[in-house]
Amino acid sequence: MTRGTDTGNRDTVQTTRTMLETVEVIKRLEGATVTEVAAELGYAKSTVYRHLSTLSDLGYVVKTDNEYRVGLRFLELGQHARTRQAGYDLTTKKVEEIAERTGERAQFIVREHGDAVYIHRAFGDDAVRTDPGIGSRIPLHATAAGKAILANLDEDELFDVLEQTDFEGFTDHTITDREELLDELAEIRERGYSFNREENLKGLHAVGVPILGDGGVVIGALSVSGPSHRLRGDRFHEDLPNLLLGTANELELNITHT
Amino acid sequence: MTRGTDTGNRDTVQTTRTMLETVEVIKRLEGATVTEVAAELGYAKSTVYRHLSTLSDLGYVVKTDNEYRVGLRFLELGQHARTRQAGYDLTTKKVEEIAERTGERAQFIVREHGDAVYIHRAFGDDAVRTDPGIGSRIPLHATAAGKAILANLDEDELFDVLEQTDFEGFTDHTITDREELLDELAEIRERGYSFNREENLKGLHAVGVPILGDGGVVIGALSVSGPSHRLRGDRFHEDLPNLLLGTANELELNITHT
DNA sequence: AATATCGTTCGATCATATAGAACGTGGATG
DNA sequence: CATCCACGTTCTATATGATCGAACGATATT
Repeated sequence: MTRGTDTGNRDTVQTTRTMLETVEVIKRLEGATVTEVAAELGYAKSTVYRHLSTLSDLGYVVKTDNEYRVGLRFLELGQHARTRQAGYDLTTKKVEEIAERTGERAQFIVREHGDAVYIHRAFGDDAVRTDPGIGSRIPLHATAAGKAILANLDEDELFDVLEQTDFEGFTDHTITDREELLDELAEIRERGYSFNREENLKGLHAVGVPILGDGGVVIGALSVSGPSHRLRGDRFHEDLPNLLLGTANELELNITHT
Repeated sequence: MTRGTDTGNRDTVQTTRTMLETVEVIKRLEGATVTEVAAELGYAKSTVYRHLSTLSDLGYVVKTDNEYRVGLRFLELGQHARTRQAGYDLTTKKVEEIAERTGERAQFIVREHGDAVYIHRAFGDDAVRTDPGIGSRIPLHATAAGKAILANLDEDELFDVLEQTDFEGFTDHTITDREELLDELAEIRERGYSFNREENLKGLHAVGVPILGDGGVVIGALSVSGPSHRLRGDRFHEDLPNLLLGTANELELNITHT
């Protein structure tokens, strides 16, 4: 996972930073009291209190007894951001379709600020039901969908993104070298789809295809993932790629024609 | 729709208020530039610029060219708030089931700060597909689900909520009188389910049931809605209520036993 | 080429976010 | 039942930093 600008407190509104830190803490702790947040962040109790009161007043945080929790007003903003992604409506159905046809897990993912973000997800009958949901951020360089997106960025953008990438290693198979990644991205661009062979999670394979909009701009990517013992051989290397490519094609026709 | 504290700038972090105003503006305008936001809010350009830069730095806002948009990091917070609602998983399936069985639109709604908020929604084959999505806020006093929730609050909480309610009238049928509402809530409590007869939208009917958790605390409400010409007679007054009551019962058994 | 328009940077000011102490309250402990 | 924490909340002084307006630079427009 990467961050916007790690050290960057150049010229920014400090209070906003503090406020969002506060929200992130009550998210991480799944609800917290004033003192807990103050301890976690090293701020004075009164400061945290004022922040949480304000957020509660504005409806962005919910207070029950003395515990504060992330409020649903963030969902309003989040859904707004989600639904305004290109191809949002069309991809919903396609993801469900792929999940049903394959029995595995399918997802639609877009890029934002160096990360890949889940927009849709569906489970087939055999799908592994664990793990991250809508809105979660996963690394671009260690996922099938992520690599499919990277492979279709123009050079400038790609280099910008790679600049921010820390090439964190998740398993022995994660690509942790910039050059190696560039080589694989070239392959993917040519081939039209990408693989993830236990690069993010031990035992998990995936296939990904990019979804391109007008002018070949990459909108996001579709992927199917499942246990490595089921995703192998022809199914992994041919059937699933073909299914995804077909779906991507249908989608692209519909998206550009609206 | 109601607000936390309309005039309230008592003792709150002003900057947070400004920051959230900024985000709400770029949401409402579906993306906006620095000058547009500054004009909309009456702040100096430089101020808005600093705010948007900060938010962009932190990944909460996305900048393309000179336009800022609400970022997907809000979705991360929003989904967190959404999924941690009691019975989140269970209600997903039930809502889909109801939509399929009735052919209409079904939803699961919870209360937060004087408003009802959509948590799940599903469309049956005949469903009216217009209107608000997940995360949207609707009035408690003018919807079936909202009234089902109100009817099951304890007095203190109910009065707190009614305090904030402005009894906005949406159609000729909206209940705009506090006493009238209290009477109807008493009926609903006794009967176990609620109706919405074009109280929120002309031509739209709905039936709602509360979902109660441990100790009879109301968690949220399920409702089915559709055009008034289809939701009438026995179907409206008996079949749908029975279906909903049955589902609510199942849910309540599963929620309390975990 | 000239001009307007916008994003961005800069500097001074004044508002206000912050910390810390003080107050009030509920729950635990003896 | 009395005492004592521990916590949320209010208050106040101070210094930080958010704000504005002006100036700069880039870009598009005519």
